[in-house]
Amino acid sequence: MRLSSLADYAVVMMTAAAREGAGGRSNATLLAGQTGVPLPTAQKLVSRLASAGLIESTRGTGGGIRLARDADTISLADIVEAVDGPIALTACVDGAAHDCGLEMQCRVRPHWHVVNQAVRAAFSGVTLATLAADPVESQVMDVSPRPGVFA
Amino acid sequence: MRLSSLADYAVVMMTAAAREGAGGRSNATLLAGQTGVPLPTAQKLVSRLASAGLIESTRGTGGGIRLARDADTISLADIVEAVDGPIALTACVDGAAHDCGLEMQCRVRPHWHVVNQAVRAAFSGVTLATLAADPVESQVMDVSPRPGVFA
DNA sequence: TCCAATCGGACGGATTTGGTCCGATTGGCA
DNA sequence: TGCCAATCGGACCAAATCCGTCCGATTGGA
Ligand code: SF4
Ligand code: SF4
Repeated sequence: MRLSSLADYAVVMMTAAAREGAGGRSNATLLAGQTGVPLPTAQKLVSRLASAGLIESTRGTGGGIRLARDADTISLADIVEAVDGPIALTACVDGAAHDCGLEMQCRVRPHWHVVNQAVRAAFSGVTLATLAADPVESQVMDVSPRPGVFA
Repeated sequence: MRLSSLADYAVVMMTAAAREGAGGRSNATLLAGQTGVPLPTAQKLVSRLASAGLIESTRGTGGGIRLARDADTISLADIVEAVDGPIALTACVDGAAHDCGLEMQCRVRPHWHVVNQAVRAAFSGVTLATLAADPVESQVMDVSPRPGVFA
């Protein structure tokens, strides 16, 4: 239950890029210096984020990267899925690749779908704009199940 | 963002064990046959679950395993943490092992704590008794953030 | 026309994970 | 009371994935 460090670094870099403001260009080298991520790793992340459509990259001298959308329309789920692939707790929840031998007789499979939606909701509820906002209010997101739904 | 297959299998086995009822003994071989998990893997899971205190194991002929607590007091989080270790999305959230070089200047670290609590809540809200209940009501657990908390 | 800067993808080493095996221990039975 | 069979417990090894690094392709400017 730990997301890859690549995805973690991607979030850090996207947060740094969001601080540049709308349309503010940056590049992999600059972001690496600001965040502390190793430069080669930062380059790789830029590639993946660009191919996922989260940032727009421009080649050549004076090029760089730029957020493809506004910061408040990019969620944590978008970033994580761009790097780590789809958020699927188990193999059966993932749409593709039905390669679980137990899938036929497994009786807990339907329940995983519920949990998977819950964690995805937790990731989708946080936008990049919230992350970029520096004053960390000690707000606690209450995502516990409503009393009674599980009766 | 995918939990290990060991943890997945552990949940399946625990669910099968819970169906035996309170005090109903079983063993690794029987559970492997019921669930389809390879027998050696099932044995390993029994070891981990026993050392975590979720099941009580008895050696010798006619021995076996038994749920240590009632099914409604064991949550998904307990099972997953017993096999996969603590639920910590990032290295800095984990209590031990502060081995992230960016930890000093990282500005998104506090936010991860919030998300981590959210996913842990999603796992803690599902009990083993719920999983063992077979009729899968198409209930949807609403764990989206309360409107307004993120203003 | 040449050059410098930047993204893009391919390669290799390393850590973790999953699977398998055999030994230690205990209760039952003759 | 001694032996045996059944079961858990932990150690070992192969495979896969992941991380980090390097070099080539592409573009704009001087
Ligand atoms: S079918 Fe069952 S064992 Fe297979 S991935 Fe889904 S929950 Fe896990
Ligand atoms: S300190 Fe920042 S980079 Fe390091 S693990 Fe925490 S969130 Fe990730």
